[in-house]
Amino acid sequence: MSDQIQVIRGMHDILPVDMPVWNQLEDSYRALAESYGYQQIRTPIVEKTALFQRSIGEVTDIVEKEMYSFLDRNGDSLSLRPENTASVVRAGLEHGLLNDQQHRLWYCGPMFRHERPQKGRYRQFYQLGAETFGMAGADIEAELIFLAARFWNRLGLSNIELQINSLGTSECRNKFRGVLVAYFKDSYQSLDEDSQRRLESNPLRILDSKNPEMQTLINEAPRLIDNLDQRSSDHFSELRDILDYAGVSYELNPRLVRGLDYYSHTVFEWVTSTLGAQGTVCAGGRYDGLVEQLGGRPNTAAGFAMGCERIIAMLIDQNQANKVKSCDVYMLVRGEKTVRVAQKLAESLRNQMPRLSMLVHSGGGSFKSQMRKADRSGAKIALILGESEIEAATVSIKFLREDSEQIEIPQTDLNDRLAEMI
RNA sequence: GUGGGCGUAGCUCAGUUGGUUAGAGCGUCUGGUUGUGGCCCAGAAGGUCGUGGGUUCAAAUCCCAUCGUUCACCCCA
Repeated sequence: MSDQIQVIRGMHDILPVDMPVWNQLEDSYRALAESYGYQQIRTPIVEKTALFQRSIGEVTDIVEKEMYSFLDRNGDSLSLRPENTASVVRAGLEHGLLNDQQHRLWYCGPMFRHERPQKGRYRQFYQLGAETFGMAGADIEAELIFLAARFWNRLGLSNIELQINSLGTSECRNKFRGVLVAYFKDSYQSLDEDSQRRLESNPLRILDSKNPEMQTLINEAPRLIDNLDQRSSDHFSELRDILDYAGVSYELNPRLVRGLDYYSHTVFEWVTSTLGAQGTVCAGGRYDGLVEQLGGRPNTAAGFAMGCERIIAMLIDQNQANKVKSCDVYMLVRGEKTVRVAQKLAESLRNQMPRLSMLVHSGGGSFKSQMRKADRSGAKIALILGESEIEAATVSIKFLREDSEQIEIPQTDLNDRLAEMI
């Protein structure tokens, strides 16, 4: 064992037993996104490092210490994508999709961050997401929220709460940053070590601190939402009005701050208290400045990303996860010479019944152990094909889940009989 | 990057104050008279006790290191 090569730390194999719930999640999301008129987009897993430096922000933790970056054979610095928004914008610009056009897009795929793994946090993890372009109104933010809410509903999940906040324009965010720094500098001695550090790098994040000793100080801190300019404030009230009108409940969290630099105006998070420390299951907001920042003409944008592993953990906890499904039919083949006849028969059945799921088993062993396997496979019906059946051009049929007699029918009738049974 | 818990069979775990050839359940495979299953019974395969050092007459057990895992901080989906 010790000299075997193992998976990379923080990365995981998804085994056959795990696949049903993954398919459940992805199929359900695809159908939902398409029902809202969203179109799928796929971008490469590797991008130029500069793309993420320019979009996510040079001084964020993601870019500073979590990216899988490397030089390719040409000496270019490339990175495994830590998130998908930057790539979608890049692709949109590159193919001329963002010139005053409106788009609703969705995506699905793996992302990579070199963090210390823990529950709900992995080095390769999957996200489902949506990005919209060219729509400036709060109604598109509401639509993204409706879509996510419907997703939880379809998956049968509960205990997920919506939190919203507004960061305003980048101008009022910068102004607020000054106000906040001034406030915390007055109480510098009361700040914990992390917050003292963040005062320089990302003061807004101090508001996010979980340290209980900091809570009073944070609660009394100036609020971003009280420092919005008129336009930002109007935009945010519009969103709240829409949500109230639609009857979507939410919590206004003035301390909600996103870690990525490109957000502006609305930010939202769907959180759960049931997953431990990594309780954010979906997060997003508006990022109007990003298109221009990446070299395009100014264009508005909003989107979100959801963490698949976290949602799957909830599906399992709440007993909503799909289980492995077995084949309907187990064809049990006796004797070496019958294998080719059995396969030919199986192929002909598949021609006539495209939706038939059938496993053909021709292993050795006693009849009894083969029968046991057939039963444990979970199939409903066993088809038995041995030398006596071949000679008579028949097939024996047995229902596995109930007490019933075995019946022997001509091979030519098999198609019709199976159609009745399945 | 920091701190705590944990590494014994494919899985879940026993293993008593260090003491002979390392255990169970589940799973897998094979049988229980040649072609009949789910239950039951019997048997088998499968582990250099994560790895490397050290202490000792003797280490799965004690010590150190290392790797992995897990939870939290941090960060974020």
